[in-house]
Formats: sequence, structure tokens, C-alpha cells
Amino acid sequence: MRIVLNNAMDFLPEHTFECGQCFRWNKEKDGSFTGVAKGRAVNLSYDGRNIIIDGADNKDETFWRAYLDLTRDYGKIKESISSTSVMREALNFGYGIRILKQEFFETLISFIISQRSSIPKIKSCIEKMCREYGKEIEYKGKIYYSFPSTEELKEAKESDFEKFGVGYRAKYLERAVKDVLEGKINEEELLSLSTKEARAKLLEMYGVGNKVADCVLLFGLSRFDSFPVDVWVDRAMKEFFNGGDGITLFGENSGFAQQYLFYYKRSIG
DNA sequence: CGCCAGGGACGAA
DNA sequence: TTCGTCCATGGC
Repeated sequence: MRIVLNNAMDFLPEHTFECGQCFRWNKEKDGSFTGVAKGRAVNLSYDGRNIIIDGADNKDETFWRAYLDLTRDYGKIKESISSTSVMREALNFGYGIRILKQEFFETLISFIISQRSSIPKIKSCIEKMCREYGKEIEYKGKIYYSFPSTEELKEAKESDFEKFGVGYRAKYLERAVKDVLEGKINEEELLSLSTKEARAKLLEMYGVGNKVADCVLLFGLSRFDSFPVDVWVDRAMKEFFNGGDGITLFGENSGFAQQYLFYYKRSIG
């Protein structure tokens, strides 16, 4: 069972999966990546032209194309944000990054966990949570776990989340699950709102500030006119753009610019 | 505005 | 080996 997506350009698994936007893809010895999305564990490899998604169902081809953002012309986007030499450097360095279209609830929970933490630590917390509350998925003789649904996390209390090492964020997580279950936060509604309105709605949540809201908008709701500012992007903006504002500089393609900048600045320090 | 919060990764000593 | 600093920050 596999899907082959032909002629995929402007794509590199390593940069897409290791640029800090996702936490559930891991590199194999052969350079391919194994990850869990849509409740399925798959292995993705790329030969420079074609993407092979082993373990994926044929009927999910549309999902994977959307997930990998393959229908978007990155050449055009990169051109629109390459006005400075630093940006050209960042775009060259992060060649092949595509902004994944991740599931809303997973993105929300993951980025609440992410606040003031490090990527390896975030991955470890999420993995423990999936193991405890997600569904078992067998792939190539190994057991993986789906990201838990709101229903699966329904009974999880602050003390349950604490077991995964999320620390003081546990109380935020309990409340977030409740907000989604009660419909206080609703994906359909957020999608119907403008980016600014959806952002305001997310900011009403306990434990969700500007940075987390912007990550949810960008990675979970495909709002590319958002510009999450973490410590690295903050440094990059001060150092390379005199502290200028990302949205003002990059407009509707801010999200892409931000991702290339984040990955670039984090690597050079 | 300033302070503080899990806990692990990471580098310096 | 141990210690200090930092981390895809937000609440108070």
C-alpha cells in the first residue's frame, strides 16, 4: 500500500519535517521520514522528483497532497519574499520547506505544549501523550500511536497531562480540550473568520498568547498571513530588518517568510 | 512593567 | 561530571 506523487518540486523532506513546524516525523537511517497523520503511520521518501508515501491508502492521495501543500507554487511565493539578500540566503538554506497543513486540534495542543520549551522536549511530551491516549497503529511490525481526539482526551485532567512532562502547561491543556469539546473553540467557525478575528478568538484561550495563536493559524488553519514570533524570529527581525514587522514586510506570504527565517536563524545562531 | 514557571538539551568548566 | 543557560512564552 503506497502512494506515489510524481514531479514534486520545491520539496525536501528533511527541511520540511525538521524546520520546527511539526513534531511527529522522525528521520530513518535511510534518510526517509516516518510519521503519523490522519490516524495513519507512513514512511515518506523522495528521490529528487517523486514522493513515495509507503503505508498510505490510495483514497487518501488528496489528503496527502494537501498535507504536504503540493498544489502551491513555491517558486512564485519565494520570489515575492526574496527582496533582501538575507531572505535569499534563508530561502536557499531552507530549500524545499513547505508549510504542512496539519490538523487543527493537534496543532493547537502541540503548540500550547511548545511554549518556552525545546523541540526535542516537545516531541517527547507529545509522544507520551499519544501513547497514553491515542489509538494503536501498526506499521511494518512496529506500534505507533495516533494523536488523540478531543473525545479521547475528554477525561484527561491537569494531573494526567503532568505525567507527560508538560509542567505548568498541564492546566492550559485541560482547559483547551474543554474549550474545543464545548464548542467555545470551533475549527469551522475559525475557518469562517478573518485571520484577525480568528486570532482574537484563539487569544481568548487560557495559555494561548500571540505566538501560539499565530502558529495555530499558520500550521493548523492555513493562514499564511500570520507571522509567529519566537526568540529566533525575534532575533532575526532585529538583526536583519532593524526590528521591522513581519506582516508589514511580507504581507500575505508572511508565514512562508517566517518559516524560512526561523530555520535559517536557528541554524546559524 | 517584571517575575516566574517543568524539565531536558546543550555547552562550558 | 556538574553547573548554568536556554528553550517555537504566557499568566499574573
